[in-house]
Amino acid sequence: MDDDKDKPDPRTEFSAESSWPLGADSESVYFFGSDRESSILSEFGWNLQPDESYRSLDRIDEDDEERSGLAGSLGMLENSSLQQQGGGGSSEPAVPIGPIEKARGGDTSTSNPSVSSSSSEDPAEKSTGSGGKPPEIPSKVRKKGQKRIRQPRFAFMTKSEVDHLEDGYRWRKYGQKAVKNSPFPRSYYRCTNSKCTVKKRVERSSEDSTIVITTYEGQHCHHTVGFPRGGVISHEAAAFAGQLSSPASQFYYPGMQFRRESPLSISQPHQVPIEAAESHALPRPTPQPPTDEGLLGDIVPPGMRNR
DNA sequence: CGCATTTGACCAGCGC
DNA sequence: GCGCTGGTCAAATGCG
Repeated sequence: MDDDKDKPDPRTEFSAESSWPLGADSESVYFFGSDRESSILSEFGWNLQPDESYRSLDRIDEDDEERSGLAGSLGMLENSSLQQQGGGGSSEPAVPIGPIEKARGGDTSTSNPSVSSSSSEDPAEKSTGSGGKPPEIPSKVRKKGQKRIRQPRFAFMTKSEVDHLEDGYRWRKYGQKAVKNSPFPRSYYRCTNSKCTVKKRVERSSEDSTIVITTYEGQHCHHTVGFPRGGVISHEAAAFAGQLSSPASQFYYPGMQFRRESPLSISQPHQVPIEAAESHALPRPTPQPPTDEGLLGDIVPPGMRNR
């Protein structure tokens, strides 16, 4: 909260470049961003090339703490997810765009309860009523004076023809809105489990209609209803959605390389020239220091990374 | 009949 | 302070 000024393009925390070994139809990207992830994605004009890989830029409004947590969570996903590539059909492996943790407005002081404590419940959300709303209390009434508290979020960019990707959980659509700067509407889903407050937003990229941006918010307090015989998306999505705030959460980035752009400085609003973003994301042939690869180095075969 | 989806309205937060 | 946009609610409708 001070030296951000010098940063020309602060929002780039991680540049994720993915190159799935599954083919052009199976590419996705993990994106580490903040609350405006979806907006950012479209606004940044993150683009991808059929034969290349998806790129994304992140932006985190939180303090370094957030980032620390982020980095910490940047472990690797269980190998199982990797091996699960098989099912799918229409749903391609999704790449988590990133943990998006952010409490609206000044609520940041409280951080994310769910993050601090990896409990399955999030009192904050429930109390706000914005999310879980017991039928007894008029939500609209409760909404007044109550701030919406964001739970940790994770966004996935997935190349898929279907909007709603199977992830092992059951979702109920509770809203749809047209979003600015995008011809595609955004759909809002909620986990059908009454005790689960996890929400999910699904929208298509304005840049590439074949890209589905799925954002999970909160963490499941239950297991999946059952995996439809594998499917990367299922495991990954489930893993992310279910372990977002788990300190021990692990993520796996198939054939993906992460580069740390600016170690910090995220105070800049989301209005950043795409060029800048591109400049950070494009020049990927840059050899990464061992430290950067460390996370992947342990799990991603060299051949995979050297594409 | 029960559950999921659709859709318009309402509310809160944020930027100007 | 006002307007805009995102997010949520809830009644209506559709489908299995």
